[in-house]
Parts: sequence; C-alpha cells; structure tokens
Amino acid sequence: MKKELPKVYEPQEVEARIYETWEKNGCFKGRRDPKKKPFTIVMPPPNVTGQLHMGHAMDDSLQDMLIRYKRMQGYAALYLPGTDHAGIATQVKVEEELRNNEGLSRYDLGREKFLERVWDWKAKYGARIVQQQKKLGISADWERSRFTMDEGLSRAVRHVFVSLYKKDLIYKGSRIINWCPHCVTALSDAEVEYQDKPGHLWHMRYPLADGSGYLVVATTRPETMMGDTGVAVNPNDERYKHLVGKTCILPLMDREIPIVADEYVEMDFGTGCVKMTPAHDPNDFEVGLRHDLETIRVLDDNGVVNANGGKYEGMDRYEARKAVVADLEALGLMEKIEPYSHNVGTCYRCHSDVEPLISAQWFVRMEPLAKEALRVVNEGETKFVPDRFAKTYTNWMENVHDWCISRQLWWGHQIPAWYCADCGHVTVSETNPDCCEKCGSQHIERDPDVLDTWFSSALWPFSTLGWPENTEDFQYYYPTDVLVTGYDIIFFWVARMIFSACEHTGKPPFHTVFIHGLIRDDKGRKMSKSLGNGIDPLEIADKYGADALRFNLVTGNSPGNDMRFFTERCEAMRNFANKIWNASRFLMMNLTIDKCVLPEQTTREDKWILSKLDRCIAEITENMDRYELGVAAQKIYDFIWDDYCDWYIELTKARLQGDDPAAKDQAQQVLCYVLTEMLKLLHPFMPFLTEEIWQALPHAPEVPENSFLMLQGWPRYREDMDYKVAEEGMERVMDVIKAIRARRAALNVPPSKKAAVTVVTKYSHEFAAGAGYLPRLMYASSIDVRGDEPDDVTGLVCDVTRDAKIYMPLADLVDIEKEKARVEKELKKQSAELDKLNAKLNNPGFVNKAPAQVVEAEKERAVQLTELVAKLESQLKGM
RNA sequence: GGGAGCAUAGCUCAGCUGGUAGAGCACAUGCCUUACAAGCAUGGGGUCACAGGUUCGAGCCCUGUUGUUCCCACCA
Repeated sequence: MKKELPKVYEPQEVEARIYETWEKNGCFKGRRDPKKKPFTIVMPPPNVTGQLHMGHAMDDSLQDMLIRYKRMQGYAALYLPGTDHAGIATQVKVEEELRNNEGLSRYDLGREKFLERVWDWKAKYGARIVQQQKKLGISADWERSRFTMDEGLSRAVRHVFVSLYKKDLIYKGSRIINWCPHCVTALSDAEVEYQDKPGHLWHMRYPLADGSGYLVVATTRPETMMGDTGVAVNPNDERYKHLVGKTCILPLMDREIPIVADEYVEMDFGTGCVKMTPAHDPNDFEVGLRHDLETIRVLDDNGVVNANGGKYEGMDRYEARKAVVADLEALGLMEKIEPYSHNVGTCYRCHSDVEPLISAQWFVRMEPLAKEALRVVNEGETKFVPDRFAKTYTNWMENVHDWCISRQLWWGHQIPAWYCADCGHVTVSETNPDCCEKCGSQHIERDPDVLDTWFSSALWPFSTLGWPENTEDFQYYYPTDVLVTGYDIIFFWVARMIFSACEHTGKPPFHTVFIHGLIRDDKGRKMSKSLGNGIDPLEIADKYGADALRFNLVTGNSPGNDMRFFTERCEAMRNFANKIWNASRFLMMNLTIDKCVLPEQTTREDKWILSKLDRCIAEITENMDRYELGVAAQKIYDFIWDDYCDWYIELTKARLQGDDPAAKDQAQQVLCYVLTEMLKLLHPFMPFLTEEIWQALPHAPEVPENSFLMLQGWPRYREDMDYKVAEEGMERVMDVIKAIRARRAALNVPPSKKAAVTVVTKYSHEFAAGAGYLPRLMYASSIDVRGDEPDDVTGLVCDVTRDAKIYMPLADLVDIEKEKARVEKELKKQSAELDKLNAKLNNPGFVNKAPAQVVEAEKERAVQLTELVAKLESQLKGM
C-alpha cells in the first residue's frame, strides 16, 4: 500500500475537503449518551453581523482544542455555537447602511419596518461568521446553533425579567445613568470606557445674592451650569462657613441658588466650592438628594441644550461650552482657566463622550444577586484559570452597582412591561396582556425600550439548552463545563452569567472559566480598525493553513497574557506541519504492512521511542487537564520533531532498507504505531493535517474502516512499560554520535568523507546492537567498538563522552594547538562543575536536608562527571 | 486612590509544586546524507531589572526599589 504524496503539504486543498467529510458524517454532533459523561462548552456567541477577527480565532481555537480533547477522551462532548443579536452594534450598522444608501433614518421607516431591515441584515450576514469559523476547523454542533433572539431564547429572557421583577430584583427608577448622545441610549456602567483626556478647569465667579462679593467654583463642564441648582462647600471649610445657608446668583441664568454644606466637597481641590448640577452628575445628584436641591436637565437625548438652557437652547454640548465660557469671560466672571486632564467616560461602541444624566430606566438590583455569585467563586465551585482573574471578578462583584438594563433602541428584546394610561399601574408579564392587571383598563401601552444585549447573553449557558423548559438537553448537559473567553469581558458577560445562572438554575453555569489574553500586533498594539493593523485570520489560514494558525495561537505565551502576533511564527508552524507531512510520507513510501500492531519483539531504539512517547502522553494529558494547552502543544512539537523525526526515523532506516523482512515489518509497525499516537496527541491542535495523514495510514485491527481520527480514543500511557535500561543505553550511544558529529563539524569535514571510528567503552554490547544504523549516523567507514584502549592512537583525533572515548583518523585536519585549547577549555568547564558539585555533596546541610532522591541524583552526576574529567585529562595528556 | 500583570539570549516569549537556564526567529559554519533546503548537522550568544531576606540550594518563595502595561474607582 505505497502512496504517492506531494513533497510539500498543501493545507488549502486538504482542509476544506476534510471539514466537509467530518460535517457530512456528523462528527460534531453532540449526542446524549447515558453511558458517557457529558462535557459541554457553549461558544461565546459572536455578533451576528460580525466578521471573524484574530480574537475570535484564538477564542474559538482554544475551545475547539478542549472539546476535541474531551471528545477523544470519551466524553459526550457538546460544543454549542450561536450568535448574538448585539443590540447597539447591529442597530448602528443597519442605520448606517440606511443612511448611506437611502438617506433615511430609522425614524423615517418606523419601528416595525426598521426591524424588518435588521432581520434582513441578519439573514444576509448572520451565517458569514459561521463559515469563517468552519475554516478554522471549529467542531461545533452547528445544527444546534442558537441566536439570542430565537423564540426559545426570547422566552427565557421574558421569563427571567418577570421572575426578577416579581422578586423585586428588577425595578424602574429615575437615576443618574450613562447616556450616549450618539447612540441615543442609556448604557450600563460596564459599557463606559474611561479615557484620560486633556481638558480645562474653569474657575467661574458666582456672585453672592446679597451683593457682598462672589464665590469661585471650579468645573470641567461649564456647559452644564444652566442646570446648576446650588453650590456646595465643605462644612468644615473656614473660608466659606459664613456663607452656608446664603444664596448666590447663577450667572447667565439669573437664578438664585442656595449654598449648602456637604462632606462630599474636598477642601483642597479647586477652590473648595463646587457647582451642583444634580441632573448631570452622579455626585451632585446625591448631594442634591441630601439638600433637597432642584433637578434641572439642560441637555436632551442628543446632547443638545434644551429649553431649560435659556439662550443656549439648541446648541450642541460642545458649542454650548464655548458659548458659556465666552459669555462668562465677557462678563468678567471667568477668574482663570487651568489646563486639566481628567477621566472622561466614552461609549464602548461609538466612543463618543458619555453624558451622565438623570433618566427613568430599568435596573437589576445587584446586591442580593452578587452574594451567591461571590460565594460560588470564593468557595471554588467556579474556578478561574489562571486563578488571578478570580480576584478581578470578586473585586468587581463586591462593588457592583445596580445594572441599568433598558436601552432606547429598537433592536433587541422589548421590555415586557405595559403601562396603564388609566391607573398608572405597570403590568409585567411573560405573555402579552390584553389589559391592565390591576384596573382592567385596555389603555395599556408597552414600554418601547429593549433590554441590554448582555441581559440575554447572561442566560446563554442555559437558555441555549432549552431552559426554562426542563428539557432533556438541559438535564444532561447543564451545568456546562468550561467557558473560554478573554479577560476583557469578565464584567460584561462572565459575571452576569454566573449570577444569572445561580439565581435562575440554582447552579453556577460552568465549573471553569478559562481566560485568555488579547492578540496584539507585532509592535504590541491592540489590533483595531482605526489603526488598520488588524490581521485577518482567514488570510493567514489561507496562506499557512488553519492548523498552523491554530498552533501559533496556542503556543508561545502563557494563559491569560496578551500575545503579539507574528506572521513569521505562522511560517514556523507551517514548517512544522510540513515536517510531519514528510515524516508520514517517508513512512508511506516504505510501507508494506496493512495493519498496525505493536510487535512483541522490539529493538532498543524502539523501546527508547516508545518510552519517550509514553512519557509524552502522560505529560501532555496532564497539561491538557490543567489547561496548559501551550505547554502541551510545545511538548508534542518537540517530540515529533526532535525525537521522532531527527532520531527515530534515522534509526529505523537501516532496518527499513535492509534485507530482513521481519526487521522491516517490526520497524514499520513501531513507526506506524508511534506516528498514530502522535497524531492523536496533536489532533486537538492541528485537526486537519492529522486527520488527513491518519486516513492514509494502516490502523490497528480493531479500528473500523472509514473511521475518523477525531473520533478515536485519546492515547493511554502503558504503565506496564519499563524501558529504563534500554533508554539509558540508547542515550549513551546517542551521546557518542553527537560527539562525533560535533567534532566533524568543528573540523569542517563533509559528510561524504567517511572515517574509521574507534569507540572505547565498557558498554560495547550497546553499540553492537546498533550495527545497522551506526555507520550512517557516525559517518563511519568502519566501526571498532572495544573495551580497552587501542595500542596505537597516533594520528587519531580523540574525543570523549562521559561513558566513551572516540578515536577518528582526522588528525591531519586538526590544528593541534587549537585542539588543545578546546580540550583545556572543556576540562576547565567540567572540573569547575565537578568542584561545585563536590562542594555541594560535602555540605552537610545539603546531604542532610535535601530529599534523598535529589542527593542520590547528584551523587550519580558526580560519578559521571568524575569519569568525564578523568577522560578529558587523559585525552589532554595524550596530545 | 485601590488592584493586577510584565521585566530571562539580538527580537518575541516558555520555564509546572524551588534541585546543573530553554524554544522559535535572527546570526555563524558545513552539508542538494535516497521523507523534508518550509530541510539536516554543528556552534556563538544570558550577573534571569535592582537591593535585601527565607533556604543546604532561588529565574521561581518573601519584603522593598525602579521601569513598564493594564483594570477598577463618583475629587468638581
């Protein structure tokens, strides 16, 4: 069964074909199986209109690696995908399109027609990202794909809303909220990004009403002064004590406002007098409540001054700022202007400055919910990996404010609350009511607002499984196992899933939160549209293969840390893929067996590689279980390249190309067996390549025809194996080979020039067993392995390893002085090491206190080093 | 104002519970060795930021310092 394969691996051709086969054969399907343990990952739903970026590629790849691993381990794995309606983001996009193409606003269309457009958009682009995920090899159960505005999920949202409302955990109230004048909606605290921006501190004079002078207030926001309803000073401030209780005149508005004393005011900041604008500042609002100050909103929903703003009405907030400042200056009321940099809240979607303003919104009462959400993390029912993120989470949860959940958008889950025009009662109901539940009036109107998009995402781990129905899926798969996401959405999403799940299902939604970092460009900058430094994962996958991309994304950094993306690294990973391809190609070219069974008799080099494989399996399994995916990937990389390719294949060539059919079979069997196991270990990381190769290999007799690598069992390590002796022997031989290579390289001897090699060692039997491969690896024309020194070593180059002495007739190539210097240097190095070691062993502290195992190992090392030093000394003496 | 991360080879980063410093890329030398030049072999290159401490032993643990990045927070 010889196969002709291209010399270079071509992922482009392979990947699409393999994926299609997997999908056609239902390999990704989550199947409930009472005999198996479930393992569930719900995919963080990307935005419906989104495009796959590097962050998704990493997030999805990590999930896919975990799910493939668990699937191979025999779990009933479910990888549940879906998309998010992404309220603001999507609505903004459709509005943009509408404006650009038809010059219309959403108000021109009206709510119903506009929503039709959004659904059209969703239908058009919603599947795009799924196609992109498939290119990466994501093995999600696509048939179960959910959308946050599906009927089922919408029912869950209404159910939750009503349930929380009934428990008084949702309320409507007038509070200071973050308002985005560009998106024209309220935002939650989490949706505000603070940026340090250069600004000014304006010192403005407010004349006292009694004409006895003026106060100077310092502000960063002069444009809100029309809404000032007081000036506050600290009660202990001697400068102003006499003014408390008096009034001053608000300039430009000619309104008399009280001077109040409040602890909130810091005496040593600014002037110690603060203008109070309760409608536009959360602190002022609180002060206003304490002192019964009036609340006057002066900005409308678009950030434009309203009728309360006097002559400034109709001005945009920035315009108004300029006008106010100019007018105050003209009146001589501007005391001074200082440059001042301060934190300005911006909208996480459009980055406009957020306007704090008073507004009637719906809120989730967080304090009672946070309690359980904190408990499950503190008590370890839900673990963060790496665990430092648990602190991030608990810090946030401990200080969380009530969550503003209403949005003045159209795209989303409309709030299930109806207002009665007659009695004012609010009816909150899962089903649409005909009349007011209190007075029976039919004059009821539904709240036009929709819910925060994260309100529905918060239910994702259970709403996607059919909850609130107690479905079989829900019973079997819930709670889910691992949530994989970036640290940037712990607050938005992870925290909210946890408290929602605890509240509604009584269980935390997953036992592990696996956090990864962000992907940055090669200079360490965040990838962003505005910088234009984003790298398209699909382009990379096209060029280097999805496998190479995946491997790149999982290696070279530790969990939770940001990663810089280097295209060159993809190249290195592609080379790795190609390396495996060629190793496999080599095997195919030499293949005469049609079943892969580990032979009963094995050679020492077979035992060596099997033993290495075994350790590799054990370690990689452990790493995978500890979410150390990068370490696991690195280990399989090293094993394949260094141990299997660079050594083992070379060691088998003599047998493969020799005349002994039994030896030939034996070598093939082991090669094939080890390759198969390696492919399994590598499969979670490089699913396409491994599947492609596996399909072409002979399998174990029990493996059915037409089966897939992705559905094979995860390798087990064989505890019965004890190849320690074989392994050590092999490594002694390898040391000699390496020494010969090094000497020849140092002397620039081309491989074509063979030499007669003499090895002096007490382990000569180990070399005898290598008669087949040694000449090739030692570039030897003849090999003489002996226990005693040869009689005449004149004209021979000498080198030593810890267990052997090597002679080669290359002396004519050697500069004897240089050679001496080299040996002396080596001797010095090794002696120093030996001295250090002896000092350690003579230190009673070490011998008595260090673990016996460590002491033994060091003693052993000392013996070896002593031998080596002795050899070096004798070598030097002979020069 | 709190909290966290990072500082290791020229570059980018690994280094798990403390036990002789690693990888990839880059560099140098020699190789078209019958799987692979996207390769093979060999080599150079590190006071593990700094200062203390714990320990028989510290890149790793503790304290402090410096530099840097990020998150949170209602000083106008």
